[in-house]
Amino acid sequence: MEFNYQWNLDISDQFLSLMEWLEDGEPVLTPSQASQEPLQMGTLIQADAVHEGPRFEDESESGWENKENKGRVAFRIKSEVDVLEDGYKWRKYGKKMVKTSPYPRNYYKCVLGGCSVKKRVERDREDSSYVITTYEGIHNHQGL
DNA sequence: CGATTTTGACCGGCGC
DNA sequence: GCGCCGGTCAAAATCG
Repeated sequence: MEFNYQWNLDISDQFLSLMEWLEDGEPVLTPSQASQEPLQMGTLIQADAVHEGPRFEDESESGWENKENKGRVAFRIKSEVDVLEDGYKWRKYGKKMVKTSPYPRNYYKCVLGGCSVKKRVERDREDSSYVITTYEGIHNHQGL
C-alpha cells in the first residue's frame, strides 16, 4: 500500500475524507478529484491544508514510513490551532509530555457509546507550526 | 448540576 | 526486579 497523495483542500474536508477512508479501507477522493473540486468549507479552520498524507505512522526514528494497516493513520498539517474540527465529538482523557518532543501530547476518545476510536494530537517537534493528529480505530457509527 | 477537562497516579511492556 | 516511558484512569476542579 502506497500513499503519496498531495492534498490541497480545506482542512475539514481532509478529515471528512479520512473518516470515510478509514471505514472503506480505500481513499474516497483520488488525488485528481481532490485537486479540482472546490469542496465546501466545513468549520472554522483556515490554514494551508497542504501535507503529504495520509501515511501510516511508524514510531521508529525515521518517523513516517508506511506500515501495515492497523486502522491507524496520522495527519501532519500546518495549523495554528491544536485540535482540528473533524466532525466527531471527542472527550479528552489524558495529556503527556513525551521524551522526544518539547510539546505535550493529548489523548482523545470518541464520545459515542461503544465506539472506541481514539486520537492523539501533538505538535511537530522540529516545526511547531505543524500539528500531528493520529487516529486509531474505526468508528462503529456513521458521520457525526 | 451533569458533562468535560485537568492532572497526578497508576499500570504494563521493555531493556538492562 | 527495577526504572523508564508511553498510555489510561479517575477524582477533583471547572465549565456551561
